Amino acid sequence: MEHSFQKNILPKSFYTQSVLTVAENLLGKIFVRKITNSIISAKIVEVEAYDGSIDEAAHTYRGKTQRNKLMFEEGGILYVYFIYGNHYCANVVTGNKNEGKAVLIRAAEPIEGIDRMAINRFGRKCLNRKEYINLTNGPGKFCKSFGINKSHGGVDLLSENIFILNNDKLPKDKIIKTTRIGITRSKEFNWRFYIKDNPFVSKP
DNA sequence: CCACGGATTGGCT
DNA sequence: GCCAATCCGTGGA
Repeated sequence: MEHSFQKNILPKSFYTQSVLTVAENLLGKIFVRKITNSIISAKIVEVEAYDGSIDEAAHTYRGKTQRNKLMFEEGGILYVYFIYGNHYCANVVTGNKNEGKAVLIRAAEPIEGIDRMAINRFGRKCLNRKEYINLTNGPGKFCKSFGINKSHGGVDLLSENIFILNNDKLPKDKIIKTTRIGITRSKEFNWRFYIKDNPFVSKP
């Protein structure tokens, strides 16, 4: 089974595509984190693209800084940032080195390790469906359930313990493309993608 | 050096 | 629906 995993891990060439292509194609893929003796995995159901070359909402819009430098690396690693004094958000870096483009993982549907996610998020197992939905229906919540923090910035997505598995391509009519959430600038870009009718999407 | 605001969340009206 | 919490990075009021 170690082997079937290996075959399905998204290759470097997936991540070096354009940020919008990666964003749309990440929908339905399986984000996996292996922790000692356990696996946490979830299907990606909502993402947003950020492109520092034309996008004022991107952290990379004003050039390279200490904080955003990982987002300027070649595609295929994580860029994790801390926001509002409380939350981490995980991004998949895309494209070539020095482009400053990434895809924010906004929501996912738990598959494996649900009790472990609940411990990470609430300190105990889920008590009801509301809590189950609340595990991963937002970018900060996803990171909390997966135990992702600043220390995971720069992690290679082709590594042993964190990677994304391929999955069947979603039919076009299941993909909704709309404006991004929570930003004040460059609001007009339709760079948010989510899976239609999926209960884990953060907002309709 | 320091003031300001943020790719969010959760609790309260 | 509205708003406070909370703190770090950024840029210059």
